[in-house]
Amino acid sequence: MTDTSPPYGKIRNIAELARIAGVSTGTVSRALANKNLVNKETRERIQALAREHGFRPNQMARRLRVQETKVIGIVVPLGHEQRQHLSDPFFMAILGPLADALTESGYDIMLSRVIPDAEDWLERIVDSGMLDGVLLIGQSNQIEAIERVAERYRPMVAWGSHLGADKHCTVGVDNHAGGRMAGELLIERGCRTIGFMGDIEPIEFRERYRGLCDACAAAGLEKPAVLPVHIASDEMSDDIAAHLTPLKGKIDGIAAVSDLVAMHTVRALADLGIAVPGDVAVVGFDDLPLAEQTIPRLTTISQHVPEGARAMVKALFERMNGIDTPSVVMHPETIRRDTA
Amino acid sequence: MTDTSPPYGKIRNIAELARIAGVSTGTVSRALANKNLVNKETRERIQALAREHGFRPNQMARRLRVQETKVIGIVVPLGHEQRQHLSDPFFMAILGPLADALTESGYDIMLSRVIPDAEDWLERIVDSGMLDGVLLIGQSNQIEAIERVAERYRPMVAWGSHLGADKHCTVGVDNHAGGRMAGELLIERGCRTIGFMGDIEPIEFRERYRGLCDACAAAGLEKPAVLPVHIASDEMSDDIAAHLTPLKGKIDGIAAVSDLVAMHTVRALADLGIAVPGDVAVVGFDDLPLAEQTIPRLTTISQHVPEGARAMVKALFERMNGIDTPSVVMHPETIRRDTA
DNA sequence: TTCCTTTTGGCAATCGATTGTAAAAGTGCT
DNA sequence: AGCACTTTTACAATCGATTGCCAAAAGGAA
Repeated sequence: MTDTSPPYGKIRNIAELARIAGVSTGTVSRALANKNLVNKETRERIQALAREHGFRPNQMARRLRVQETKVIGIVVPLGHEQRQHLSDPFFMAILGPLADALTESGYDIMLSRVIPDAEDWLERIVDSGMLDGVLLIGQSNQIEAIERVAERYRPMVAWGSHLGADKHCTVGVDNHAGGRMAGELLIERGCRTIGFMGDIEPIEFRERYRGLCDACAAAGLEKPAVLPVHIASDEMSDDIAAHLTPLKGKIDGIAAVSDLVAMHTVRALADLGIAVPGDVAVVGFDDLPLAEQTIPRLTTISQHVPEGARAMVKALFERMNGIDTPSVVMHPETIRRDTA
Repeated sequence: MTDTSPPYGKIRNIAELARIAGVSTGTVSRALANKNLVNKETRERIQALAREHGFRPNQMARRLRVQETKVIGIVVPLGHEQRQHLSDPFFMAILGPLADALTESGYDIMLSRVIPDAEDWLERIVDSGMLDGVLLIGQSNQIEAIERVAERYRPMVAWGSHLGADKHCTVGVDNHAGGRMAGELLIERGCRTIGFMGDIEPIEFRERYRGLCDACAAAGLEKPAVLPVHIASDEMSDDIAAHLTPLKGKIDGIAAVSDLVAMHTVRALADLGIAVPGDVAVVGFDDLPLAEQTIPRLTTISQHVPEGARAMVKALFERMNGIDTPSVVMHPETIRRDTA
């Protein structure tokens, strides 16, 4: 006579558990879900049995059936600068609060870093059937793809600029205003010849530059020079040093495209023996945690990243409930510290 | 007469596509998977049809069927210090390379930050049926749970110390050697009274402290004082300042438990008007990207995080193929920069 | 006892793809 | 035309759980 009962810890599915419990799979399912359609005694007996055998229902099957995954995708599209990766400080700064907010609401996170080579990269993500919603960190140069998908896929929110005709929901800071504020701060500090340190290809960055230009124009100053730098941090240092050397004595204020660039700029200036903010004032952008930790502390324009993250999650949840939340634009804030 | 053919973009599953293509679902499945069991012409016709309608097979269903998810879980157990969260710089530093390595191999990443309240938190993760493998970032105080699961679940690799009798596979740096190297560096720099800034509750940290003690003993110095600090960054600053103020002039070297702590320490010393490394030398631990980016640049003991990440992924893949890779312990390296 | 209401639990369809098996269609050869 | 053999496609089971519907059992009232 063979013993057909599976040994402990070998229960593979609800049907086997049902068999050793002497009930049907339906009953087991309901019992494990703690539904009171099944008798309290039976329910507890089944639960005890499951615990004893270390049985846990297969989530893949459950999710296929209920058509709900409890997973949110966080995707980082890397269009214009492929070498940038997940260790980018801005991304790090926003991921923390996002993860906290999502985890607290019982959602898991699926992380993707996508190089948009295939035309349909975003479709592939949203139509995979794996996600209840999608958060995009940055729009890169993929506005078109995002708009196309947003037309029919509602639970998606992107971090970045709100660009007038958007079909898609964005959460982001008013980059133009931020750029202007950076300019106004430098001007208030007495700067007369201002440079913009950073790339202006990405749209957010260009906005910041435009704001800076407006501030300068309003004060009757010349249009600031653009000093482009690479995003990868090893090249960045060299780029910045290369820009700064010939400019020594000819410039007295720098608005940086990000805190990271500002930091490298401050160091490069120090290496050249230029006093900050005495000879040259520097203002960053982002207000990442590290802006407070450098010596000197970085003066910067805050994007209020943690609030932004919370706003993204809030908007996403509303959209998942069928409410078409509008985009939100956050107001930047000038944070005065030691470099301007 | 009603037109039952679905409008463009409304194809929900393989069956509908099969219907409009006039073939069976099996054929469609094989056609989309580009198997040559189906005629090249039919195959291309079906693929074109799918593209036209923007149809993409449901991944949940596929994964349920093939019993392979192409998803790796990256989980951060937060046992001893619950307030620490995903924005922890060490975690972020390792996440980047991990994500790169996994993405390149066609795996998606599921991110979980777990507070191990329930006894079976890890079982719940590995038995969910959602993951092909698991990477643990840190062991926290959960060695017991990890060992228990490792006994029967092979595709799992943890970052952290290898502790002799482990059932589970770890990848991590030799913390004792690292601590010793930090001590030797400070001693070489002429320090005579050394403090250890940081908590020694987590086992990795305690090892670093022991290594430091050994170095001091070997040089005939007194046992370094432990100056515990909280991990949450707002409290950390206050803790450090509180330790440092009464120690002014009584200490000439500090080994910090991590780069983050070292950074705050340097900052606090600057606020107290103490010169680094002139009056007090500081050495960090980790060699995160930020160690290079702070001003001044941090002297530190490198854990070689990117290499570690690659080693974890390599070990995981081998274990997923049934090979029981042993743990790997990496060798730390002294990185001399500006603070010691 | 009979009829009616309420619990309890089983049956079977369903979610959407994959794949082994077998049948149908096609090709070549005599 | 007939037969052997290969290519192409259909059929149906399967992955593992959920849930609407219905029937059996139990309890209550007259």
